[in-house]
Amino acid sequence: MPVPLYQAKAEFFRMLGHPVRIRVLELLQDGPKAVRDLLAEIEVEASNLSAQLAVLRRSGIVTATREGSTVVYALAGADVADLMKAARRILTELLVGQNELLAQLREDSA
Amino acid sequence: MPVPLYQAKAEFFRMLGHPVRIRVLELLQDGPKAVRDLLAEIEVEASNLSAQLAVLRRSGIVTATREGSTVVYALAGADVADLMKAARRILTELLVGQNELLAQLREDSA
DNA sequence: TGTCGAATTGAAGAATTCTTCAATTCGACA
DNA sequence: TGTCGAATTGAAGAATTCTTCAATTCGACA
Repeated sequence: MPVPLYQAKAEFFRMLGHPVRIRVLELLQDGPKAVRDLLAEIEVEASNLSAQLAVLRRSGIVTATREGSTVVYALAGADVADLMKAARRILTELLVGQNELLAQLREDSA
Repeated sequence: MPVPLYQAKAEFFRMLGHPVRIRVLELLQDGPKAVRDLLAEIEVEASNLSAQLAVLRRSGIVTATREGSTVVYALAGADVADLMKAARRILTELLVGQNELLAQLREDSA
């Protein structure tokens, strides 16, 4: 399986690149959650959520276990929180940068 | 601009979700680089690279400055390396997990 | 000014990903 | 067994992203 590393990385990030999937991962950081609970917190159709959960499952970042009539999802690895934290840091930087830019634009046009 | 945070996060990750863009960010971690140099290291058409650089520029994660007849790109923020490191850690975990799974499958069928 | 190389852009088709609907699976429970 | 709720799947069209080509911009330099 000679998948180059940068390709695997790109797929990994693409897997994160969807609002519903992000929300699921964030919710799961507080611990395992049943699909029904996820559904209650995220405004999305059940079938759509299922599709997004399938993407997460396929990548291996979450696990699903059936408990009676419901299915419970959990983060597979521990470090997801770290990643999200790093992302948040950069994102904050970027947004601040953009705000400064916007501020400059406003000055220029004033 | 009421872009919800999880939406901004998703866009951020989607921006990272392309092999060429990943390679560019990795190369830029060693310092600023001219487009020509990037082009020499990444097997891709000039116009395609330009398109991917445009995506990175639009997101604000890199800056471009013209120097004479060439254009030099650099990382805009400092924390990108951290992010990549966190991603690498998770990715390693995931890949190891998958290998274990594969090993199990092999045992089962043997 | 004219021309060259470096890089970018616009346009268009190809490829991928999303969303939604209907149908299906699976366990619980009567 | 029959039925219900929870969740998933397959299929199909919509939307987005990629790739490639031709054309354009921009500075350097003759």
